[in-house]
Amino acid sequence: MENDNYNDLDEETLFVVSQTFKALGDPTRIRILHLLFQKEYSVNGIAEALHLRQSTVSHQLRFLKNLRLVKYRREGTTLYYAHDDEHVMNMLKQTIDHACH
Amino acid sequence: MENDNYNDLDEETLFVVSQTFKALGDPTRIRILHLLFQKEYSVNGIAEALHLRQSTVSHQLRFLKNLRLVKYRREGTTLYYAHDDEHVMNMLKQTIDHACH
DNA sequence: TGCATATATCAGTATATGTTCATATTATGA
DNA sequence: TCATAATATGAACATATACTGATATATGCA
Repeated sequence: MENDNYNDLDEETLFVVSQTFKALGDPTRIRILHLLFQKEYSVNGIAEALHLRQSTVSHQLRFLKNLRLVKYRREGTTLYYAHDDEHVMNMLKQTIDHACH
Repeated sequence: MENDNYNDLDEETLFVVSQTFKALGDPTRIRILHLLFQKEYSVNGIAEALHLRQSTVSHQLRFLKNLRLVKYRREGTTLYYAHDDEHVMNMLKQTIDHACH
């Protein structure tokens, strides 16, 4: 469905857009995604790097996974998470740079 | 301060970035900003166009104003609001376009 | 098997958020 | 000064959100 900017936003678009930005609107999720700029991390790796509980990280990763902002690969019992949305990561990077001035 | 990694985000940056995205993470605020793509609107104008209460619009405009995402000019008793952050508006536009597929 | 490790999920709690009604403020013009 | 129109603010409420400890699940290996 095409959407020129002079019309009302349809409900589905509104939902997707708000969910995407909501994902970036939480400090914990920003820190997680910011970590993943560099390289993939295990759940415990993220927890240790950011001083967060394992369950906190796991919950937030599920949130990000549902929006397809991250993906993972398994290695034994360890899951390595990586970012999975270039557009969102670029927005995050730009906004961080923009805020550092 | 236990900031042992130069790649960690400092607290202020984290706050500004999360607030910015949080602003875009609510359907009502998205609709308001989307309206302001076209032209400036009065508070009542926004309320009528989007079928929202005057106080709802006013509250959300204050939120957006605090983040300097909108500005206003006065004409009599009427305040005309307009967008005031090109970077944020561009992100919003891109994400809307991205979600319309 | 049985056990250890890594991760996911559940349920409870505290806090944050968005909307609303009622009321206050501000500017204008008679 | 008063009345009116436009907007802002305050308080209450319901809902959403994030974090936590406890527990469940899944995998690998002896």
